[in-house]
This record gives sequence, structure tokens and C-alpha cells, in this order.
Amino acid sequence: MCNEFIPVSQVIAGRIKDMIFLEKKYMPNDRLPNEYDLSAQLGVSRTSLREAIKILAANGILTIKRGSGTFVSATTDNPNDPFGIAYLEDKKKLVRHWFEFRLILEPPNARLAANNGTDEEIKAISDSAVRIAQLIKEGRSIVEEDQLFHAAIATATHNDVIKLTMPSLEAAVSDAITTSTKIGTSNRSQENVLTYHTAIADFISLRDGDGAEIAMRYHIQRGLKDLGHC
Amino acid sequence: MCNEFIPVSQVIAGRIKDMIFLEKKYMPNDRLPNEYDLSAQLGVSRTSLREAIKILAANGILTIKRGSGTFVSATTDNPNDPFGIAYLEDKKKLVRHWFEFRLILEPPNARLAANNGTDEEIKAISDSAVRIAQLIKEGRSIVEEDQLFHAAIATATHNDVIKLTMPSLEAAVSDAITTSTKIGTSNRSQENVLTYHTAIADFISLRDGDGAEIAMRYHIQRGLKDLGHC
DNA sequence: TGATAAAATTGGTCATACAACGTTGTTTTC
DNA sequence: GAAAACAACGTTGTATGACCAATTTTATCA
Repeated sequence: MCNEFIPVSQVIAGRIKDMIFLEKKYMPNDRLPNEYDLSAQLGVSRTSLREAIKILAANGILTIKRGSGTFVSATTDNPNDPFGIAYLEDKKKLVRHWFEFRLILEPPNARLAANNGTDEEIKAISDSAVRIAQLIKEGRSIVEEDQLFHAAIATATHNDVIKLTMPSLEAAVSDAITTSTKIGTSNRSQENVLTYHTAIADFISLRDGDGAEIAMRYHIQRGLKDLGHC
Repeated sequence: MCNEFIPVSQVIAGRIKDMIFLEKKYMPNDRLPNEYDLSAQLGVSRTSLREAIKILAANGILTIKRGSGTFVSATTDNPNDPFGIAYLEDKKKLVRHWFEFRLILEPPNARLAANNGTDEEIKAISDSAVRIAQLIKEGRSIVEEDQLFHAAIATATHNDVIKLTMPSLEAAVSDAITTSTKIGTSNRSQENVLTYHTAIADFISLRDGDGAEIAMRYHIQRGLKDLGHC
């Protein structure tokens, strides 16, 4: 059955979205017709049109300026791709940038984890390091567990922004990572992970912020080298 | 001056969001009062309330069922809030974490900008610093231009992950920033911005990575301190 | 020519009425 | 007595008209 009911406001929101992204009738920074004209043109009441506009404004597609008009936003960001990474073509470059970004952020993270983490959270980090060692011994993939290892550190920082950012970013870049590291799952990087993960986990367990920061820096620098881009 | 106009629909949307995530007055899957009662309770017209509801529904926070009622969404997956920050209770804590995060990331950013930025990009940074000084002189809000300043630096790093992360994160946290603290209204933080922005821009223009990094560190540390005074 | 004021334009809010849909309770029917 | 059909009620959806507030444009005057 096609019993699905779709409110006019939602239909109109879709129509306007199509006019912007499909028909390209209105380009970024263009001004839409005023609400009276546009509602008449679309054959709906001004009330319904306004609700549609509110929906699109909430999605960042439209920008409302009182007394001036309603405009197509300059930055048309996709809700499903908050970082806009889908539009980046050079994936190898993206992965390099991703490691550079982590090289800045993760060593201080390790220090924060050593300083702020609870005993439980730090135990989770150590456990993850042990599991990774086991996976390497079995010759299995460590990609998932490696992400969990770094996520556990992010949690132990007790900083909500870090905790929420890293996994989200990782998910956004994961496509680029997997496609570009298909070649590079060499023994060397396995060795890198095995060595430094245990070292990082130990330093954090000992509450040694300096050691954890340095170990993490070397770990990521090593990962950057293994990519073969440097 | 606080000449900024905020539509009632937007204010009401914030109020309802607070009732859900802060006061926990309505839990997931709970039904809100009907539009007549709720609009009377909030002291606004039903039209404005409906527009607020449309905004929240577009953000995935509310689910509307015609003939039945309006409910708090069960799904924890908010398309418009990829970081799930809306669920954090303590907004002040979030802002502090946001500054701590920037304290880690932005000083190296300033260094990268000094090293990698093109002359054009660096000129954009200087221009933004000049515009901010002008805005302060005129007593106007610098929030937008301040974001542009930091975005210009992120662009000059020539690191796509940084460039795409910072504005997106800033947008996600902006609600917490604006609601919990009035950044940019106190004279002390204005002074802070005026002093350090020009210093940072100058260091970057001189290609002095060390200076830029240190100036940025002091700038953000100062911002962190100013949070306690507002 | 430039500044000032009036007018037009445009989004914001409100009040009211009715329509469409879902739920719930009642009645009818077997 | 149980199931189906019906009716009443509550809720969201849509429409209309009026007026308010901010902005831009135009007209006016010195």
C-alpha cells in the first residue's frame, strides 16, 4: 500500500532542494523569490512554504535574512558527510594529511590519558594492546582493534570533544585509508604496531605522560613512514 | 551591542532542546504536549511553535506523527549532529574541552600555516586580523570574523583534514558556546583577541613558525582563562 | 550633490478556521 | 460473546488574513 502520508511542507522542501541541486535554478548566494510569490508559484500557502524553508534552513541549505530575503547558503554541506571528504579526490594525500593531523593530536592525547584516565579506562587500553598482540600472532587483521586502541585512549583523556571527534573523523577517512593501504599491510607496520602499542600502554599504566607522548609520536611517525609517501 | 535578532521559532527550538537534553523533562519516545497546550505553555503562537518543531524534526530530535502526536526521537543518530554533542549535559564543560582541544591543535596549525601557506593565504589571515581590529573599534561582534580568522589559518596549513575538521567542529560546538558563555562581549576577551590576533598574523607573515605557535598558545590559554570571568 | 525621510519590500508573528489522520470507545451484527 | 463497523474525540496539517519589524529602495529637500 502507498498509504504513506507526506506533509506538503516536506514535499515543498524537496522541490526547493531539487531546484537548487538538480535543476540548478538557484545557485549559492542567490536570493529566492519572496515568500508570497514563491508560495503562489508552488501552489501552497505561505504557512506551508515557511515551514519548508525552516526545514531547509535547519539543514544549512538556506540562509534567512529578515527584511532582505532568503538565500541559498554559500557552504552547501552534506549532512551525511560533515567533513566534506567525499569531494576530495586525492585519497593518498588525504591519508597523509590524516596521519599529520594525528601526529599533532594523539601524542598530547596519550599524555592526557596518562594524567586523567581512571584505572578502569587504562586497563581497557592495556587489554586492547594485548588483544592486538594476539591478533598479530595469529596473522589476522588488526585494523578494527587498532581503532579501538586509539578510541580507548581518546576516552581516557576525559575530554568530550576529543572523544567524540576521533572516531567520527576516523569513520569519515576510513574509506580513503582502506583503499590506499591495501598495498601496505607489510610486516614492517605490523612490527611497528606490536612494539609501540605495548610501550604506549605501559607508559600510560605507569602514569608517565612524557613517555606516553613520546612513544605515541614515534608510533605515528613510524606509521607515516610505512605509508611510503615520505 | 546585542542587536542580534533571534526569531522566536529558533528560541523555542532551543528551549525544547534544553527541556529534552538538559532538564530531561521529556525522554526518548515520550510524547510532547499537543501543539495548542505547548504553545500556550511557552507563551507563543501555534505557528511559531510549529516552525520550531519543524526545525527540531529536521534535526532528527523530534518525530512527528500526524493524528497521534509529536515524540522525542528514539534514534541516537542525529544526521545534523554527527558528534552527538546535543546529548552532552554540561555545556560549560564542553566549552572548556573545546578550548583544551584547540590548545592542542591550533598552535601547531599556526606553525604549519607559517611554513606551508602561500602568500595569498597569509594575506587573507592578515586581512582578517585587520577586519577584526576594525570590528572591535566599532564595538561590533567579532564572533563570525574570529571564526574566519582561524579558518584562514586552517586553510594555510595545506592539510585537508585540518581544514575540513575545524569549521565543522566549530559549528557543532557553536550552540554550546553561545548558550553557555557570551564570548566576545567582555572587554577583556576583546583585548585578548586584539593583541594576539595581530601578533599571530605578523609571525605567520614573517614565516616564523616558532613565534606563531607560541603566540597562538598564549592566545588560546588566555581565552580559556577569560571563560571564568563572563 | 549629499543627507535625510518616506515608502516599498521582505521575513516574523499571531489568531482563527477547517481538513486529514489515528486512536479510542461504542454500537451493531453475526 | 466476539468481531466488525461506526462514530466521537484528539492531534497534526493547511489555509487565510492581518499586522509587526527589519531592510532596502526611492523620493525629497537643503
